[in-house]
Amino acid sequence: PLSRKIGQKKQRLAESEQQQSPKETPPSTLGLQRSIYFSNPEDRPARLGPEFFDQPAVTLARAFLGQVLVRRLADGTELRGRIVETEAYLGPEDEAAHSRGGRQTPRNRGMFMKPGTLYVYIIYGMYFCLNISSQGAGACVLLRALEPLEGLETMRQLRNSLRKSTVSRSLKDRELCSGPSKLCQALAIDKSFDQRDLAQDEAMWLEHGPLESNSPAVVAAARIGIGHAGEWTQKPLRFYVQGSPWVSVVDRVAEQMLSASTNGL
DNA sequence: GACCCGATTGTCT
DNA sequence: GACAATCGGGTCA
Repeated sequence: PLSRKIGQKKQRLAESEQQQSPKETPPSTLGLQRSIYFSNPEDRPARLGPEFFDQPAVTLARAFLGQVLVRRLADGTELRGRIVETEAYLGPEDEAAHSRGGRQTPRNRGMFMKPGTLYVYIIYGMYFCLNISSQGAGACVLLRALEPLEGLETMRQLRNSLRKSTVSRSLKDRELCSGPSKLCQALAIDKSFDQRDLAQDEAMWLEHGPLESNSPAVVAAARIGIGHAGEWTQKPLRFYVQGSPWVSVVDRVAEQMLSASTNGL
């Protein structure tokens, strides 16, 4: 049974590699590439370039909200999701960051690379989390939730195939991308994306969201899952679109504070 | 090496 | 709301 299990695992790994290897991406024509790299109002939205990522972690975490993450699979399928929830990790001084105290290891190297560099790490031995390096050494932004826009059935398949439950009930739309590791499953993002450049990569990029989703009301709340980081545990470094049903965890108290401040109380 | 823990998720109560 | 799953990587010897 064990060897069979390993065999299945290897097969899954091979499948995901085949699906995600950059080499497998059909050599795009110059025209296609140009339309990705250069703005074309008639065609597709502009891809966000290196300058976008070159801002401090908190600013970038807020700026991500409303933008659209695009994942292009090996077969050309494009998956799209609007970013609705992020967390900022500030670098050496941030006790909750992997870069706390200036720790730099092979794993977290992406955090110290230029803004826009991806930092993908494995959590709990079975899940991935996707971060984007920001301005500031060791600072980055964690993507926590997306509103799925395009390719929902593919996302559902990717999420289902990675779950072990034999009774794989169909997942609701809200369950596709409402968590840092869920969105990695739904967009087929794994360790192979670590240290790649979101401003340059052919398999994944960021597009400017529509104007209406450009400056949503934003809730600032405590970050999730960082138990023992002292004062840093409570700092409002998690940001999400107020009222969005696609967010992973809603913080009622933080929202009350937001509405109180908007009402001038 | 040995040991411990985790920026999570799904399932069960 | 509690808890198991599962293993890479950090830390220390």
